Amino acid sequence: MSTKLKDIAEKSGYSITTVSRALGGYDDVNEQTRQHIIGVANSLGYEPNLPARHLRGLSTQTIGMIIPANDQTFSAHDFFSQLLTGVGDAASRERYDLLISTQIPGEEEMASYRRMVRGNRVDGMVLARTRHHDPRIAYLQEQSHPFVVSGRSAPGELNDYPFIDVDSQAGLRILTEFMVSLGHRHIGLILPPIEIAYTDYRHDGYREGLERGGLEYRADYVAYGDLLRSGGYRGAQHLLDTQPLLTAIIASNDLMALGAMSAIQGRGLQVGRDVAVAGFDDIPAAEYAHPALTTIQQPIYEIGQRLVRMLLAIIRGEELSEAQILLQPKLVVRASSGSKIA
Amino acid sequence: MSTKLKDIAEKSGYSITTVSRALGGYDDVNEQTRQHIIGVANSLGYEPNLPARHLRGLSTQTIGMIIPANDQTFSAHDFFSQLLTGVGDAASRERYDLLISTQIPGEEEMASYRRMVRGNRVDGMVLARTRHHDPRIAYLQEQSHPFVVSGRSAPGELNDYPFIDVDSQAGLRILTEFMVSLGHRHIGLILPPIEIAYTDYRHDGYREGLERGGLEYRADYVAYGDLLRSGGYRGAQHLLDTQPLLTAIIASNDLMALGAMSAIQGRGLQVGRDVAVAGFDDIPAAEYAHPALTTIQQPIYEIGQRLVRMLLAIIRGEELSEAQILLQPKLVVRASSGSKIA
DNA sequence: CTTGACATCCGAAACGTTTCGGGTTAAATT
DNA sequence: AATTTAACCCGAAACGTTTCGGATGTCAAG
Repeated sequence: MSTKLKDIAEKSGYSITTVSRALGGYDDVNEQTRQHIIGVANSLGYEPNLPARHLRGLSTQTIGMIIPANDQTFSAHDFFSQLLTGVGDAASRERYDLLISTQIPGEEEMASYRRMVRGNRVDGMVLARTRHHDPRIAYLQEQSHPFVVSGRSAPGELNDYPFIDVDSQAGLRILTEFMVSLGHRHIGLILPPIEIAYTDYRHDGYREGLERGGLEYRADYVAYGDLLRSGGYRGAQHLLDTQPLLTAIIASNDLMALGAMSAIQGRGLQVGRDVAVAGFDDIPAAEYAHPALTTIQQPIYEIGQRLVRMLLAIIRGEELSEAQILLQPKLVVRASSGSKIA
Repeated sequence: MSTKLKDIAEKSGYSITTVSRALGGYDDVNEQTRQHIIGVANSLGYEPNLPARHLRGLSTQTIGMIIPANDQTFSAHDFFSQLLTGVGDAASRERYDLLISTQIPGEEEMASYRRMVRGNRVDGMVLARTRHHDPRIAYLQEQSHPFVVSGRSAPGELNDYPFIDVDSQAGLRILTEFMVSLGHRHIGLILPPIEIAYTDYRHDGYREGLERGGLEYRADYVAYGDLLRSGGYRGAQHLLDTQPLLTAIIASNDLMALGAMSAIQGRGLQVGRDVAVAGFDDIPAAEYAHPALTTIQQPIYEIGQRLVRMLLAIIRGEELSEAQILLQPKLVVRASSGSKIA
């Protein structure tokens, strides 16, 4: 079938050991011999069999990432697309490949993690979208397998692992205060499912913003959605149905904000005039939306790149200068939040 | 370290062979024994070592894909992002993982292919963006390794492999005729680099469209770009600098069309009124652009899914009902092409 | 002439799995 | 009672590589 060390050994007249060492760049093989062996290897089109290598426990030069396929397909413009791009670019720069599995969270998902980790297919893993008491983190810690996380644990839980996160509590506080400063007194909120770790941070940030703005928190101004467009649509429908006083809606991510905009527009209302809308993430679609979306910017692509650099450092056993990075968010004002109202 | 068959064998009192066969679902092991072994395996958290399996030549349940990292990073909204999403979703549905390597075309790139194929890391490969006399196709055919391609070979070259492509010659003919029908008499074209296989199809389609519209083909109305926004920007700058008569520019893909729009707007001209613009692909950003982009729609996501289904059929040794699929393109008219002119 | 150092090479074991070709026992058949 | 059959089990080889622990030969130093 494929050429293997044995073939090169036979053709060159040396032993398998010597061929392996010659190709491996060891210095206890004569330079002439090495050249000869390399010549034979090239002429036969030799390519090492990686499973055999990995069986010996060597590096796979591969980073694993499991993408939650929520229900439907993962949308082409969302958070993960961008994160993946950052991770992929940084990985390729270091000659690492990416092993990707898209999985619906649940039983199957952990099996995917086990396959990658225990199955010895990857040197390290990138996790995203931390959940409450995240079993994936527990598993990887227990296995002491290198990993990095996009997003820290929920408030009150242990954060004893390397992560990069954006201070979304600050983000939501800023957004809420901004809405208050525009004159809004009744501000709705669409949160992600409660099992997502950052839900609490965003919830708290919203409360803080209201408080600083001198407004009262009302639980019935808060809806929950599935982080997709559809969830934002339904969340906004619900809020608009039950809370006629609302003049602003903040969604926990851009995709839901876009869904909320559809809901508002579907009722014949105008986004930015009748109801102000804001999101979180600043995905590319935010800029191109009609009207363009006011949002909190997260440097998702850069986070992906930095995560890979952290992960590779861990894999190589280097010390991390910063293992837990909390980035400050930035408000991006566009048309969807409208202008100051009475 | 990790639990292996040997551990289960020792703990359960059976041999490695029997454990393997019990777990593998063979019918020559007593049902009670099997249950007992499965119990022990679970209690030890057993996960098979995949390299060891693959070394025996078994399926890797993995599909490989190499993404050309043009120069810079691959943009988050482009063709590949969508294709990847389609491929990923379809693969996960069949419990296949994806091994992705982003590479700059050239020497390194072929090494990546060899690593995946000869290195025995994937069961099959998905190629995209065919080039002239594509060495990747030659290699995979020679290795008789399962693969499918998004995009057929250039005109005149052999197409003896499974692919899905959109009839881009027809696409460009339609676009060009559409521009003519709007009254344009001087229509510029921005083509991809000549090594890309579909460049000739699009070039020919443009010529056909001109001919049917009764216009003469002029080589100096044609510019080339790198398929990125920047290439479209430069291509449009060049055309506008040298050909003041132009009232329309067709770009070979949406990303370049968006770049061309920036160039036009940068000169204080209005897209759709002063210069009509059209693209090709209908990526999500096309719809959200200002003005929204007139383009030819390619069902990229679906193509990704169908490619995976074809590839898995090949891997399983099934007969393909259709191995070479040519889809008909669809014109999507939006604001960037403006309205009828004098 | 012996010893040691050095350069160069190699045999064999190991990694964890699957699978071929049996083996053993007990029940069923002659 | 002898033979066949079926059910269940297992030893050992194989996959292709890396690497430990030498082996061999040459040459300079003692």
